[in-house]
Amino acid sequence: MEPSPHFPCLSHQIASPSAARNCPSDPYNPPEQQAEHLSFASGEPSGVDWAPLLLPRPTQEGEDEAGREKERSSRRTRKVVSRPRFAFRTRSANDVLDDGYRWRKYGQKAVKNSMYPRSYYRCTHHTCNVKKQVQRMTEDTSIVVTTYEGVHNHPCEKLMEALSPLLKQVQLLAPVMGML
DNA sequence: CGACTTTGACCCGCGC
DNA sequence: GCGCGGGTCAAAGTCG
Repeated sequence: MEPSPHFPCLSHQIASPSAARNCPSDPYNPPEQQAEHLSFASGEPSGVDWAPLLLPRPTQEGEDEAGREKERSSRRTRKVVSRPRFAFRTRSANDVLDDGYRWRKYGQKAVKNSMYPRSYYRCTHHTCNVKKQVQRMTEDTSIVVTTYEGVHNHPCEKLMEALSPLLKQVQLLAPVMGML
């Protein structure tokens, strides 16, 4: 099945109605608003510990600092900055859903009370430090929980890739349209 | 050879 | 203070 680069939720069966509202790539539902719809996570027997996933947590600044020792000291004095976080569930055989962005995996941890590990990904765009966590639910192994942290400050690469031929055509047609 | 994944070690916050 | 759990780092390995 060819995943849709624009609407990643369409390439996966949405596991819960609220999950659709929380799709971060849905252009009609910006993340700022989606963050208000996190209540779907609470009170459900999911096998996933939602609280740490959804609650805002301190985020370090100055991640481009060179040197591990410098990094350690910066972590000790990290500022408390709350970033938008939003989670949604998809029913998919793949752990990582294709949301159109490129991600680099930087860690994986076994999670308590869960037989599946949690994976940590970072957006590969150099100016974008959006992160996401991916974890498969214990009670329903066909459901994958994806938690995004932050908002992309660059266009979706796959979307731009798909649109570029179209944009070229528009540019070619622009002078013609001006004549009409 | 660059981009990416794997994985053990490390760090930090929090509860006891 | 100590141990635990979660998050991140970074070296080594893999892949195209």
